[in-house]
Amino acid sequence: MPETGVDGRTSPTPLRVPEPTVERLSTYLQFLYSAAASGLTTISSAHVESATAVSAAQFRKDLSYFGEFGKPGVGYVISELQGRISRILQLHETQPVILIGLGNLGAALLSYPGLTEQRFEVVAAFDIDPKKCGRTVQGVPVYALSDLLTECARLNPRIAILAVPGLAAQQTFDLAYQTGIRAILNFAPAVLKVPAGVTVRNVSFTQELAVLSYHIKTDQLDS
Amino acid sequence: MPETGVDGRTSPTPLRVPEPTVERLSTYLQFLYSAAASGLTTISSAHVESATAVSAAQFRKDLSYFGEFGKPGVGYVISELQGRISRILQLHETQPVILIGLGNLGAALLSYPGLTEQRFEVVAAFDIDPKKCGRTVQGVPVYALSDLLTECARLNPRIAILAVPGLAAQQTFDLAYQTGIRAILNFAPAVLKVPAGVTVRNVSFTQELAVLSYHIKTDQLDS
DNA sequence: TAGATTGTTAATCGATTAACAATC
DNA sequence: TAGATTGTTAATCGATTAACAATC
Repeated sequence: MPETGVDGRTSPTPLRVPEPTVERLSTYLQFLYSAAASGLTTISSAHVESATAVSAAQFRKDLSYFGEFGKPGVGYVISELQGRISRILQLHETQPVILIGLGNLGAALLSYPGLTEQRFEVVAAFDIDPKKCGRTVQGVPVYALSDLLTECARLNPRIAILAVPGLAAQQTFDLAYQTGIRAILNFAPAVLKVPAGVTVRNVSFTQELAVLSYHIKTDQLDS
Repeated sequence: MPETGVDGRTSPTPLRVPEPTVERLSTYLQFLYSAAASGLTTISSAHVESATAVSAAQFRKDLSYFGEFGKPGVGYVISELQGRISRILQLHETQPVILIGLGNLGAALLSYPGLTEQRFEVVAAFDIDPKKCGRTVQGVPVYALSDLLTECARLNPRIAILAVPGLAAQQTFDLAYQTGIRAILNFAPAVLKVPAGVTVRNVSFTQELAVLSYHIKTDQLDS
């Protein structure tokens, strides 16, 4: 049921998009790059199914939340689909991102080439340790945490990568929120309390390993 | 409906456990550590709800897949619950893990203290670059990729962290599979094809950022 | 045209939530 | 005992899958 606006007309894309769908869009983009690299100009939902873990029906259903993308009997033009998915994910223009916490993990992220490839630009890094500040790492200027407000006023980022210790995570987020940050990639082992309108994605290596650990125990029994 | 074994008796825990439940077990464990650290000896499902993003009903339901853990009217004894969840996740004893790919990310993972804290021990690292091999990084011996079979025969790991380039991911997995690896924490931007009985968890920073990017675009509209 | 493949609707599946009898 | 809180069942919700008319 499409929502009806105040003017009585039905608006075009107001269906709530399931979170798993948004996650898969990124997978599709990755697949499209490799398909293009292998010389194809067109793909079908069946291609997607055979190259990814996503079914053809799921792929079509996911795209349907955003409009029509293909031609019956033909499939999808790769370059067009790339462009439209990029736009949906707001990846068609470079996104400024800040990094908070320049420990081992934070430093490794700065040298990760994938970020730039996907149009994310780390425009500033912050650390509480004064010894780390005032220089540049991988071309990214490092500031004291106390400069967060000033620098964010200038750079106006919406996304922050949080790579601080668990105990510092909440207070660091609270500070970042004041500067206008509304999305957090959280590497800290902590559950953040955030106001409505803020999106958090947690990355926990130990959680992932725990799930693997559970499965190697359990799955051996059946085989 | 509990499964019935060949002897006709019903076996105790044969209900399939939903994947989200397994993921949350790790969250509960993290919460229990901090609850214990704050001096508590007992918690209730209501405590869990107020400290995590998980509802009280969800918490009780999750635990119910594995038996009974609490006392009505009282709650759960923290130390006991920790022990039992640790055991379910096979985290009560140290798990050997190997790391394949010693680039920036791989090296950062080796210096990440969280792994040891959760009883994962990286027992060997492997890289295709001979210049990186034959030494020790963070106390972990680094071998040539060609030594994978030999070393794994000795160390007998089941879990591998895959931190290699996307194009090398599949062939590296295939090799690791031969050595007995049955669980993969995959950092490579690639969809792995794996035999039945193998568990893969994908970690993709750019995918996470893409999801955040989508939300900062979309969620601003409602507020 | 015949074959292929889309976008969408309806059916299925599975996970989350609510409610409550049991019990400490 | 009265109050609190569990474990479980039933109801709800939402996502995935299957099927197919539309169409290139």
